[in-house]
Amino acid sequence: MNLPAALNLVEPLDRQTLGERAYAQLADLLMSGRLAPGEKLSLRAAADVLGVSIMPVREAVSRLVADRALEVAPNRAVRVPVMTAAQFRDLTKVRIAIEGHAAAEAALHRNEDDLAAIARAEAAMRDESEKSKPDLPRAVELNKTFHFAVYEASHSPILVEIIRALWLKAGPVINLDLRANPERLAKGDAIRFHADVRRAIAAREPDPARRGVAADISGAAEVILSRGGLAD
Amino acid sequence: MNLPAALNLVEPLDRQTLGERAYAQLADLLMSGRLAPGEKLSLRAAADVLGVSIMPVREAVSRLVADRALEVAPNRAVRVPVMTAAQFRDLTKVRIAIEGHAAAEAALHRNEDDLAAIARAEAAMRDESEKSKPDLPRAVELNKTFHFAVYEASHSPILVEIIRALWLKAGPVINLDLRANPERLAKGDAIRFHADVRRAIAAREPDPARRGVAADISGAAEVILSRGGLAD
DNA sequence: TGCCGTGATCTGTGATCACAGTTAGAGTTG
DNA sequence: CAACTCTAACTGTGATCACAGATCACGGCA
Repeated sequence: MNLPAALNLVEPLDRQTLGERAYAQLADLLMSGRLAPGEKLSLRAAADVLGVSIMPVREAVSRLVADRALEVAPNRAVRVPVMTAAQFRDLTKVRIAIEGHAAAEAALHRNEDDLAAIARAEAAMRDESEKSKPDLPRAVELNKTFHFAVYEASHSPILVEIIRALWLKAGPVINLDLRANPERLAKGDAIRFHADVRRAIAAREPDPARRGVAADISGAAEVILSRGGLAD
Repeated sequence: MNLPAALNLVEPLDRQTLGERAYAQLADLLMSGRLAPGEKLSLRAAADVLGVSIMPVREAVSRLVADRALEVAPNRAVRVPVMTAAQFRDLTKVRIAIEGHAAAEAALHRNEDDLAAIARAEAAMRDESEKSKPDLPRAVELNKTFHFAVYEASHSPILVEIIRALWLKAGPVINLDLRANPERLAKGDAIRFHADVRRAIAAREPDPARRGVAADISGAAEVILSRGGLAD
């Protein structure tokens, strides 16, 4: 081991296997809502698009199936699960409990770097949504960045991982709806809640942080539920 | 479809694919602590034991890797992750928060059937652990049964699923330790906490239920941490 | 005797083939 | 013109083969 030690630091910790990359791509598709609930996904077609054989896609899909982000129907058809209103309510309740808890933990354990990252993410999203013609996909991405900046500040990798899995499930429903009805973005609810959350975390106040995140989540959920586009 | 309709009800909802069965077997091995942290797992060897080709094992393993219940080292070796003390503390904190929350929800939403299942599970574990020579693997299984009877009473499938994933991570550490040092079982801490939890849920008192589960989890965790067998 | 190079044998990853089951569409029949 | 049937083209699942990289033990050199 007489190599320049600096190289060891640059070395990426995650193995760049094809299956990993396929997983990342599919997960991003789900989180950003570019895959609609009920949409079918062919392994071979996906493999064609990604330019690999079906093997890496199979691995990625089986991971997503394990997380219930995809499901394979008894007819052997892989698709994005269609969520009933009851399931969506359950998911929302769990998200409020867990993401709210993460925000509270963030308020307790955040350091200055976390705070800077959260402020940066909040500013970026505010700027984008105050534009006269906001870039919707970008806004979705910035929203994700803000939320996870908060959750990362809890310094609990396990919590962050759980929330990631929740977003995988919620993404198709929420962001698909947002794409269809972008007016909520202009209403500025999210922007206000984000500011509340940032302030609470800066002030080390766990309960207001929890409430801010809860309001953000339930606000978006209520819009979707009131639209009545969900099954059952 | 002129078959006896009753058969459709018996039909298991989960497709009985070989990969599914391999996953179930490996998951059970992990939860019950029969796979120790750091232990390596060869795909081909496992496939041999299960009597199938490596394909179903690959699917099962990639699911477990997605849940962080297994990890593939940069050397391409699949093994049970070795947990540092810090990681175990994080896991314990998250478990207390989430499983405590589930118990509180159970107190609010349980029905009589849930209550009966919880009481049955509690009695079974109490009987087993009060024996002069308790069957350890059976006690581990009964402990799991009791906890999940509680969590199921929350009537939140998503919450239960998350907790399952947490147990997959905690199983190797906790149950391996229990196998090595069974005296804690005789001490009866768990038995007492279980009774507290059952009573609280029966009385529809969320906070005592949460505290009971939290005490159970942190009690077991402290024993393990004080033993000092964890890395770092 | 101690150390280093080297090859056989493992590892997981990826591709390809085989198969049973489903689906959809074309062709035919009523 | 509508409905039914049958076939052809899909679907995921499983097995097998090929490959690059890591590990480890054996043998040769210092």
